[in-house]
Amino acid sequence: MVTIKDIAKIAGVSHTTVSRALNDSPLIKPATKKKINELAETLNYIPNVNAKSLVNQKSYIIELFFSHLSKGTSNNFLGDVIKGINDTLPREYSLAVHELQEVANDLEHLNRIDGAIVMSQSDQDDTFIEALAKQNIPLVVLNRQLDTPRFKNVTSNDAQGVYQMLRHAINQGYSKFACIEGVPSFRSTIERKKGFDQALTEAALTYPPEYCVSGDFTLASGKTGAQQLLSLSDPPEVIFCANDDMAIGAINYCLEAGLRIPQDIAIIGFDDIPFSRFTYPPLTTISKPVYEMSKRATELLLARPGEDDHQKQFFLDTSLTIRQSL
Amino acid sequence: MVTIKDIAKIAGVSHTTVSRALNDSPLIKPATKKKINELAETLNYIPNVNAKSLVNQKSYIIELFFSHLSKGTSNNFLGDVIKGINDTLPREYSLAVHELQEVANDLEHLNRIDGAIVMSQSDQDDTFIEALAKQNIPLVVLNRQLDTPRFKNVTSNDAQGVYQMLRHAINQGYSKFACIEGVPSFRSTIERKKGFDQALTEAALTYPPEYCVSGDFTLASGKTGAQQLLSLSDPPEVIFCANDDMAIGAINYCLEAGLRIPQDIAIIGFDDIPFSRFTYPPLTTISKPVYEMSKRATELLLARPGEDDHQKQFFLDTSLTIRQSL
DNA sequence: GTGAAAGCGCTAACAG
DNA sequence: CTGTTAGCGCTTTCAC
Repeated sequence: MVTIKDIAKIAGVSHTTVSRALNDSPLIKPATKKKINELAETLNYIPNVNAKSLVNQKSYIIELFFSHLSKGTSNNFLGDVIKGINDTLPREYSLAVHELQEVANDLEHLNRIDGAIVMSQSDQDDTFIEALAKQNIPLVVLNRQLDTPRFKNVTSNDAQGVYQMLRHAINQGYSKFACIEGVPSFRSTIERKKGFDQALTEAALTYPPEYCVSGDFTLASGKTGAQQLLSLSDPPEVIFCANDDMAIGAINYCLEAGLRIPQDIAIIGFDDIPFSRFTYPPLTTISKPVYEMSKRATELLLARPGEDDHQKQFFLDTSLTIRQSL
Repeated sequence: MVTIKDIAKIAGVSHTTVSRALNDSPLIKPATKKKINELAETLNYIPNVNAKSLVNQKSYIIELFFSHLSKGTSNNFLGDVIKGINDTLPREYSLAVHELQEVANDLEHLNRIDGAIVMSQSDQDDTFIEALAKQNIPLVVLNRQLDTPRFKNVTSNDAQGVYQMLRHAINQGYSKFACIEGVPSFRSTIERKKGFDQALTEAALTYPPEYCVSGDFTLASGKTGAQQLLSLSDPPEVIFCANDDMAIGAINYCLEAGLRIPQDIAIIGFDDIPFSRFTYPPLTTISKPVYEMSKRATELLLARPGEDDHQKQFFLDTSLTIRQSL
């Protein structure tokens, strides 16, 4: 293992100078800097992160917390999130991962990390987030929109996505829209419904109260919801499901009932989980920019405090993914 | 931040004694040990991993490498793998994650890690694995069976799983079995086919050569494969697909063609990806014990060298997940 | 501009 | 059994 002292000896300078040169300190003459950097290169010097950590009081570890790691189809984005973060993180950093629930009662042992990104699905995670904050760990909350943004927060602009999708559908000539909502207390439920209503209102379209059934973001609830909607005496032409899981449930119901999609009934999802391209027929849905959101979250986490502190909350635009279910 | 020196001062001993006591050294009198441990407890002492790292030349980081992080449905298991590893790792360890491809050309910068688990999908990862080994990083290869086990390796017993599933199907009264194979060069392709053939041979069942078509583990190839098989003048009753992705492709073809599953044609998959319970109809498949495999891999990685070195390769049994496609 | 010396929190000889 | 001392590789005063 080659250390700065080795380099110092060969270069005929002190190890202090080497340290400064490698850290691009303004104190060092460009010439020495150049020489030392080249030397480090040829000697194949790699800084010892452990030593840096000790003296700098930084671990160079940031941690991603994920909720409900092993349930349902909900952690489909884990891969994209990890990629987004790693692509943004400087190379000396490591990205550690933990299931949120796993560490919720054992926060002390997280004292090691420099920062945290919490991929949150529901407001049940708030206790955990508060606890992290109390430990003075810099954090950003990803994926879920915070009502009162006391923490840095990046999510997608859900209302905008649904609005655009509905406009698209209206342009196709559809006019009878129903929806299966998510868990009532969730902010995402509200936002998505907002986009839905706005598009319809703008197009001077209305819908009867029974066209709006409430689900809970699970596949099963999508199935039940579709069944309810489609056994109405005057059924809708389009069902907007507040997430892909429910859309898949709805599709399954239609398949069972022998209904053709989109001829008999069109289905729209939200999220664009990796699987949604493989449903039958492939699901038309609204894509969340998970990768970009993760990048942004990482940038925010790394930003020196004070740099950007005025804005806490960031919304990234969703996009339409038109497949064949509408 | 409370350090061992703080504890030492209060306890009226040297910091060395504290260090030894906390590390449960046999050199320390039980009474002192007890006293110091209690003191540490009340003072809420948390060891500084960075300092330990420096002196012990260990980072207390182990890294999970994942291949093809963002493609297709293939990284469905990421969540379970992470959970399995974290549940096994002692608390002072952090689990870092990287996409394999991302770091393949920049191995130097992972000199930090204490060990690696490589979740490998194909033999294309071998170059990377070799490179890791050359850096003297302890590693275990997860998920893919190594032909020549030079490294620790944990996989599932694929042949056994397929064999059992076929026996099950035969007991149901089925007798005309076809299969869609995976990438020919892959070990898993061979193993799964082996179980298939063995079960049929034992039951004195045969199949014509055209009942065996080759896919490449993608959904598209499953679709094409099913189409081929089902346009035969004498089509099979059951199609075994070498993974769930292809099974889903096959299902999609059947849905398009208006075939009922399993009445007209039964489909069997392999893997039990999270989504397979949500296909229409829900997929009957062979489950890999991903969580247990990950735990075992972690144990293997942590085992002190020499402890268990005779056995390098571990096979964990798969299980049958009977749903409704057969 | 550069170097000498101290120290981050911990472990490990060595001495007693 | 316990304490003294040194040192892991690096950054950072403080001199020069």
